[in-house]
Amino acid sequence: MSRTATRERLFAAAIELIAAQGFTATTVDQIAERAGVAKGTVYYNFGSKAALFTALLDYGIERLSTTLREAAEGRKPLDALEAVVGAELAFIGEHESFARLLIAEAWRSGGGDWRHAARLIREQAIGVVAEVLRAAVTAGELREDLDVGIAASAVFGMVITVALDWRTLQPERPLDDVHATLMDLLRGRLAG
Amino acid sequence: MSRTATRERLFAAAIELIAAQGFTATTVDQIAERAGVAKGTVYYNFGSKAALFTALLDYGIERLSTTLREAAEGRKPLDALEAVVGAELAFIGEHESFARLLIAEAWRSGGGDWRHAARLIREQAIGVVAEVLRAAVTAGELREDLDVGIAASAVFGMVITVALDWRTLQPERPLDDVHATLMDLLRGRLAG
DNA sequence: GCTTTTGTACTGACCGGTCAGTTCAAAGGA
DNA sequence: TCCTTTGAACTGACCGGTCAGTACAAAAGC
Repeated sequence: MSRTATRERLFAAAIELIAAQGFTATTVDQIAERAGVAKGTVYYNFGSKAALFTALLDYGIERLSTTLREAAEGRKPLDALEAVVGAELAFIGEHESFARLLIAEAWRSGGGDWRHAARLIREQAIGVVAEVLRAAVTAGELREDLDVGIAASAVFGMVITVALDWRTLQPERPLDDVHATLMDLLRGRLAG
Repeated sequence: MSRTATRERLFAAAIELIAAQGFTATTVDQIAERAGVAKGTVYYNFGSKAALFTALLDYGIERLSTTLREAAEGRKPLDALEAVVGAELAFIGEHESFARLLIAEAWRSGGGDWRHAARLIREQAIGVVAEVLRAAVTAGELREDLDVGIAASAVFGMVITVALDWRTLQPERPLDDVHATLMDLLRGRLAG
C-alpha cells in the first residue's frame, strides 16, 4: 500500500476513535486494528501516538479552512457569508467525528502541546469567517462598528453546535433546511 | 473536615484538571493532591473516578440551568432571552474551567456512559433557552415558524463559544460589552 | 466521671493490569 | 535492491482501585 494511503487510513481510524473516547483513552493497538494495519506501521509512519495526532489535526484543519476559503471565493460579501456557513455545515456533516474531536481539543485550557490546535483553528477556520465579515463591513453591507472578532467566533460556534445537534438528533433532516434556519437567525429575521 | 466540604474541594480540583487535560489523562492522584486529601478519600467519597466525574457533571449542569432559569423568571419573553444570554455569559466567566469541560465532554460521539451528559445539557441548559424562545413565539414577538430547537442550540453554542474566546483572548474586556455585541447579533442589527 | 464502643472521615502503601514505545526477523512489492 | 509493512514478544512506567489501619468525636454503659 502507498504511504499516503496508509496514512489516511490511520487518520480516519484515529479520528473516529478519539472523537468517541478522547486521546488518552484511545490505544495505538485500537487505531492500528481499525485501520487494518499492524501496530509497527503506526510507528513506522508517524513515530509516536502524539505525532500521529498533531499531524491529523493539521491535516483536518487545513482541509476545513480550505473548504471555507473556496466557498467564499469570488462571491459578494454577504453571499460569501452564506456560502461559508453552508460549507461549514456540509463539512461537519461529512466529517462529523472530526468536528467532535475539534470541539473537544480546541477549547482546552492550559496543558498540552496542542494549545497549538486552538491557535490553528482560530487563525485558519475562524479567520476565514472574520475575513468575510470584514469584507462585508468594508463594502458597507454590515455596520461599521461591528466587532468582527466576536462576530466571527459567534458564527463559527453557532454553526458547529447546531451541526452536531443536527447530526445527533435529526440526521435525516436536509442540510438546506438547517442552513436556512441558521441564515434567518444571522440576518435577524426573527421578529414576528 | 465535613463530607460536603471535602466533596467540593474534590469537585474544584477535578474540574480544573479535567478541563485542561481531559478525563482519562487526569489521574486520581493528581485530583487528590490538588484537593489536599489522600487518594483513598476520593474512593471513600465517590467510589470511583467515573462516579466522581458524573457527580460533578450533574452538580455543575444543575447549577447552570438553575442560574439560567432564575434569570428568565418573571420577565417578558425578549427581555428574558437577553437575561438568559447575560446569565450564561456570567456563569461561564465565573466557571470557565467547567465550561471548557462541558464543551469537551458533552459533544462526544459514541462510547461512554456520559452520553448521559449530552442529554442533561440538552434537556436542562439548552431547554431553558428553548422555553424562552417558545414563549416569545407564543407572545407573537418572534416568527411563528421559527425552529425553536435549532435556534436554542444556536444561541447556546454561540454564547459558550464567544464566552470562552473572550476569557482566552481579551479577559479584561467588560462583560457588558460582550453581552451587547452578542445581543446585536441576535437581533439582526448587523446591516449597515 | 471514666472507660468502652461505635461510626465516620480519612490515609497511603501496595497490587495487578494496561499501554506506549521498542525491537526484530521475515515477507511483500515496485 | 530498497522501501514499506507485518506481527509478535518484551519492557517499564504508570494508574485505578483496594485495604488494613489511624484519628477522633460522640454515644453508651458503668
